[in-house]
Amino acid sequence: MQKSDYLPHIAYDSVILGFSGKDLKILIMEYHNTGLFALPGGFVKKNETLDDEVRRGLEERTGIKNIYLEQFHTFGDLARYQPEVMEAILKANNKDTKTLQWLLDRFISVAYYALINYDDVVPRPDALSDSCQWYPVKKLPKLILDHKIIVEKAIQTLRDNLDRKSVGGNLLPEKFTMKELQHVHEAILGTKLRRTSFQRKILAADVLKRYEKRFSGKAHKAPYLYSFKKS
Amino acid sequence: MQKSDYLPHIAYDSVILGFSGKDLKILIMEYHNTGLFALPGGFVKKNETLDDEVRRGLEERTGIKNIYLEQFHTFGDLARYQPEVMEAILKANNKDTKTLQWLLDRFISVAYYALINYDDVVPRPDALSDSCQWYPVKKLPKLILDHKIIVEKAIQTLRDNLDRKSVGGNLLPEKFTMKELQHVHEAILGTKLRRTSFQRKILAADVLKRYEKRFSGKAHKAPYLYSFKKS
DNA sequence: CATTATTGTCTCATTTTGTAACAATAATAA
DNA sequence: TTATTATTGTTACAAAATGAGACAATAATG
Repeated sequence: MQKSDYLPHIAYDSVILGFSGKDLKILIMEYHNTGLFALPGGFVKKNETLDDEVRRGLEERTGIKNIYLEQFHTFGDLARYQPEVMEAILKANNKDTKTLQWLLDRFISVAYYALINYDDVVPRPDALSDSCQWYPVKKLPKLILDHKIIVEKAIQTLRDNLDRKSVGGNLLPEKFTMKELQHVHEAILGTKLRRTSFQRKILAADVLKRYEKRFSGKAHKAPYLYSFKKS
Repeated sequence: MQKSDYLPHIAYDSVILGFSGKDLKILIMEYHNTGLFALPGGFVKKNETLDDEVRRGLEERTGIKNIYLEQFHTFGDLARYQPEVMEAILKANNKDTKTLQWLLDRFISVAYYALINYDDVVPRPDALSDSCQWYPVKKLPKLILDHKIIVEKAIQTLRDNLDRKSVGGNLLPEKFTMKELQHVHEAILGTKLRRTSFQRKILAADVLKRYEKRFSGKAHKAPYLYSFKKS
């Protein structure tokens, strides 16, 4: 964490989204001995492309390669400059606030959202954090700085992109049922969808490949499995 | 242009869009004695919110207050780091490359697009530039660094936002005809639209207020004037 | 073999959109 | 004054997309 290795004043934050049960969930970090919760983030190396840096940080934290990643906004308000927050975190970790003084400066943060298959992830806390854990979008703990606003903007952007990009495929396992895909859409939109209309629309879009059925052991007709066609 | 006043490594670029005739146009700067063309941009003061800084820079350059402004992407590739370009600009202007050394560093640029009424603008070159002039989107000169990519992404974003945000109102005078609004949409989408469908859709959206007719002096029925309702 | 829950598909009504037709009208020319 | 011309606002009808429900198929259970 040498100051000289990184671009000063520039950070990134990532809203890592997963889907489990019927809920959208986000990976949130908790810093050692502080009770402070935050989005996973990092800094940009002087000789590294921004997108690559974010992707690398994400792979380290989730253990997943080839993550679906999308930049959605850059946050640069003065109001997000609260050095006392970072100072509290460094102190609680017995870090030398002299050599890490640069972390107390004002930062402009480029925010990304990532879509991953919940079951693939083994969240790994970093040196400063106790835990890196899934929280349902609707039951987030209080977050530091403007991280709540960042989460809200991420979800709004995801909603706007839902019909244009194959969002569902990245939040589910390789093969999934139509109902599972519908639940993903419902979680993102925050509304119920009509089963038959949804099915017709998705099939008409011609983006799915159909496989064998999946037998759940329940007393009813078994649904087909689908995957997204490789584009 | 004191180094100490600005955040290092952070810049902004603005794609300033206007509409004239039947074309989308963009304000492009030309640097003194270099033949180099670029998007208008600037740097972020240490104690200024990013959005405010961009807005201020834009108002200075166009003479317009309350500009419609939207951030759309942040560009952070290593490939955009070409110190020789900025060095050429500084030398051609007889600037001291010692005290302005920081301008030769790598910059991450936050890009915005602005929509303005073409007729309201009196473009003003800044200290480093010969001219600040309108160019049709389809006939841009060769631009420095990744500025061409920035322009393309701006237009793509504008296209995606066309139905959600009242784009047309910001590119036209206060009052305009239905045909003028249609031309704006066509220029942004790059396609022809059907007159009656367009009119029906816009009117159904219930965002326009209708005024008196405008008599052009031509031998045919005069169109109504409209403005966007204040929301 | 009847029952149950869920699925895939079909049907029909409703809404939206594509396309063309038509009447209204502002200037010009006869 | 009256036809002519170009363009506009609106209506009409066909085609496509969507909403809402019906229905048969089917995987397990009792």
